[in-house]
Amino acid sequence: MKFSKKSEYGLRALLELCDTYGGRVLQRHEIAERQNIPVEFLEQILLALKRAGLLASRRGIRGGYALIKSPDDITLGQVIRILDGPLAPISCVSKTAYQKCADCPYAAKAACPLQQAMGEVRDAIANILDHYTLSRFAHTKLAEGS
Amino acid sequence: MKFSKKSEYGLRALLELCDTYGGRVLQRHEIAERQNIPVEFLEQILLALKRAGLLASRRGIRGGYALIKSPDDITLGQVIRILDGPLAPISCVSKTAYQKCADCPYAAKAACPLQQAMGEVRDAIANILDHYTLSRFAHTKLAEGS
DNA sequence: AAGTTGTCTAGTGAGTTGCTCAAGATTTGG
DNA sequence: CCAAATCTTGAGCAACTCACTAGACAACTT
Repeated sequence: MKFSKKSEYGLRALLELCDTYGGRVLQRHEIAERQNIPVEFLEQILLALKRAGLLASRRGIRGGYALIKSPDDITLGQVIRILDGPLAPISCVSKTAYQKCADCPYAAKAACPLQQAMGEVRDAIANILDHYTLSRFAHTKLAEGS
Repeated sequence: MKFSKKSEYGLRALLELCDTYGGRVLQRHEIAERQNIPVEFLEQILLALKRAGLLASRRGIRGGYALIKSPDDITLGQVIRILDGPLAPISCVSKTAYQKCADCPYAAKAACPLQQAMGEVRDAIANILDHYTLSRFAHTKLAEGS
């Protein structure tokens, strides 16, 4: 019941990118250094976020990555679903990736007692993560003041 | 972000054991057959639940497993923590198994922006799962009526 | 004593996680 | 146009976890 490093790194990388939103681009190694993330692994994450439409990138000597959606419009839930898959704790209650459980004897009768509880869990998680936007963290800079 | 089969099987096995609570013992193969669980795998689960104090067992020809705590006193959260470990989505917000994240640059300043959101998620999950008791499912029998 | 059950430890194959490497494509500076 | 810097793509890999299996052993009943 844990989120992967991928999600964690992805979120931390996005926090960096929020800081320069509307301004300059950030290169992989800048993000990697500031956030202590292995650079090649980070790259895969950035690419996934790019394919999902959150980031744009430019190659070449003054290349790098930049947010193309406003931090107001990006939620933790979105990011985690991109990098980690669906939020539901068991797939028979997933809204984005429903699958009926193969071996559950209750499944056939559609009266699985666990389903209700798990559904509540799913909704609770989604409710929190889909309402936290990245902009909500934007004021929490890493190296400010001193 | 999923629960394991272990938890799922464990919960389903406990539902069976609830039905005979106070009455006879159930043997591994009975539970396994009714719930479609590989019997040797189920055994490990039952043993873990026994070590955690939820079950008693007797060997020999009329042996088997039985609940020793009331279904009222067993919550989904307890069971899942026994079989799957802590509920927290990242370990720096776990109440039962806290560990500060090794590589997070915010960790040192104790001002990780994600921590609050993840803490809320943890609390939401725990709140639901720690309030669902097994007795709440007891009336949902598998093979009743017809 | 024999047979039936639970107990324990170890192992295993498949898949995932977290990460690395190398060969390309694209952009910019000179 | 060349070369350096950057992103892009895909493959590969060690370690781990998950779901499950196997087998020796201990204890209980008859």
